[in-house]
Amino acid sequence: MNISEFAKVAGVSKSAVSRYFNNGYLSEDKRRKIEQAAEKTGYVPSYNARTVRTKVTKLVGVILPKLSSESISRVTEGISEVLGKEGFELLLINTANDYNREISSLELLRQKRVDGVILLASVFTDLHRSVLSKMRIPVVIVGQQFKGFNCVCHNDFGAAYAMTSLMLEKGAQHPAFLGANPDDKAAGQDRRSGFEKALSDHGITPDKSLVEIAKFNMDSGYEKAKLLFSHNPKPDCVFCATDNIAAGVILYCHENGLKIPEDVMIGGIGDSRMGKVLLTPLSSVHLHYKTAGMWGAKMLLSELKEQGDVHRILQLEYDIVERESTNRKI
Amino acid sequence: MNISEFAKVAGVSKSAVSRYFNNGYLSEDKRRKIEQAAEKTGYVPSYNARTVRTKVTKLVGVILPKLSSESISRVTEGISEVLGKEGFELLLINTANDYNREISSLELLRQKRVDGVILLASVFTDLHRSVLSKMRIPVVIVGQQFKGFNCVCHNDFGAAYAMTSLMLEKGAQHPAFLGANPDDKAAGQDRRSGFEKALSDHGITPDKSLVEIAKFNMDSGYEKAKLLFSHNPKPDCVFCATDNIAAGVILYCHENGLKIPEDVMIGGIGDSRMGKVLLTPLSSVHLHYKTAGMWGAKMLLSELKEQGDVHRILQLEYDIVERESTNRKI
DNA sequence: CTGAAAGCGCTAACAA
DNA sequence: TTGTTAGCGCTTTCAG
Repeated sequence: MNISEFAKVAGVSKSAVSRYFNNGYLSEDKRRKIEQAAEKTGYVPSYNARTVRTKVTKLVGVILPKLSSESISRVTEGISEVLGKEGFELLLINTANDYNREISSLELLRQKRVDGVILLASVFTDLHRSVLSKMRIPVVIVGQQFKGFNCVCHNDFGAAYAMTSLMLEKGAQHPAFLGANPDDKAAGQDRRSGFEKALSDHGITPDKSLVEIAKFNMDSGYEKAKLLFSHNPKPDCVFCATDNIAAGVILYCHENGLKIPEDVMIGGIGDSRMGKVLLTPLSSVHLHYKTAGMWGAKMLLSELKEQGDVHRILQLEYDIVERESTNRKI
Repeated sequence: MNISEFAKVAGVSKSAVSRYFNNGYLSEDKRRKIEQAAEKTGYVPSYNARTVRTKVTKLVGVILPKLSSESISRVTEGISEVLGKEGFELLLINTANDYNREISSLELLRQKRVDGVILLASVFTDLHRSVLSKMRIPVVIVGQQFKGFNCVCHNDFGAAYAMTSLMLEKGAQHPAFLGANPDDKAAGQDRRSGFEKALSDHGITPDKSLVEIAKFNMDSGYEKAKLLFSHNPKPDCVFCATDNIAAGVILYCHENGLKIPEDVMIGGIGDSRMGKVLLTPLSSVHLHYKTAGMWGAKMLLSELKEQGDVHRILQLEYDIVERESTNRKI
């Protein structure tokens, strides 16, 4: 049923119907008539037709690398909270860690499907730059810092530096690094740089054989732990780029008789909820994910109001959370 | 820029442009012209305008109760895999466990925004029934069984029965139940019924004071565990409606000197990834979430082809996963 | 307050 | 193969 048919059923004009659904001038009489007809027929105006006319979608696209991540859901929560208040809906797109889908999703959203985009970014390629600069709608990037775009990010370097330093100051001599994809600037590079800076600041030469790169999950952390601990001398602390990776390391240690924190200390990043119920409760670094989402949304709103040509970068700080896995007496 | 302006720039007719973007008949010459112009101007046809004409969105709405859940992301993965192959995009809507938002999201999708809807359902109210039956697009419900609608669900009763029986057969005498929202038929009621049936089949009279209802998270499980263990005699096994709740109970036990499984056995449902790295690795029941998503998608596709008037219900089975938390010698 | 009419950007006959 | 043209369902002037 379309507006004309519905108007006939209700016994009013098309215009009256349109006004009813858009809070325009309308007599009580017609309002009632339309209300009843809508109740009976279940008529709802077509979103697409409306959008063609008004050019307003009241939709914001949010591109996510995955769903089951606590950090991502916290960011999204923040976005939703801010944008919801302004009457926006979210169009969530899950790329399942496939960077090509990130590009194609951006292409998708370019077709005026949404008023703006928030990209929970992972890696940044030339293709990203090219597509991002072609977008004619405002874009905000959360979780990474891409030169030339509006970003909200975390202090990944500082977080890694702090966690590593904590373990070094408790006496670790052979620190290992279990990192993430180096194409991922925030979680891959910055966290590694933070680790390395902490080592050099504490007068320790990095041992290249105590460095492994894992995928963003527990099983991968477990596998890489095997490699790390087959080394001689064994590492006496492992800094993991994420809590999930750390969970895998903890499992490995328990299965192989390595005592935490006596034989080896473990540190993660992200302060995920499971940290405190792990085989050994995990020391980690809390990043303010929800706040990042909220700021990302606020940034987008301001761009939506008037698209500025000055790009802003907002970096959020972190908090150390110490638990059993680094609880070694000095 | 719209199609007319763009056609002028490219030096061709509107129709040629339309054909270019829809793989219609077109000479190589024009194809090249348009390609170049598109490259230069960044023109992309408007999705909404197209949809008004074609009435096809190639979008499926997926309504989720929350994002950070492993089970939900697995279901979504299954949906995405099947629907992606058919060229559909997913419009994910996160209701954040707010049942009102579930209703309003359905209303939203009624405006012809999508071709069909998959609802990862929670509770079922009269309002749900009313809105769901007003939808003019196909709907499939995953995770619950709502009479009169197409559903894919799990054998929640059987899973709870099996897990409880396992613990009873290992000698538990005072089984406690830590359940979920009873308005949630699958996770709330069915799992409780399964627990109770197992008790009666093993000749045990349920002790009402050994029953608590938690929220779907660890912290709530922890809080409720306090109540359960303040009882006398203490429960010697706790069946938890979800793994997250069970994780909270495990934490409580560790903090309060209760040995698992010697003093108390713990069982969960869902087989979440963290189960094996918990303070005590958790016995659980694997439910086939991804498969459920795939079947939900297939059901929707068949409805999209021709809307049948016979509703189908598909129930998936489960697998027991035994770990340390119930590893008591008989 | 109301209705007629123009037109949003696009697609799909249709006739060439 | 092409371009012209008539809508898709809606909103929004504009003149009453």
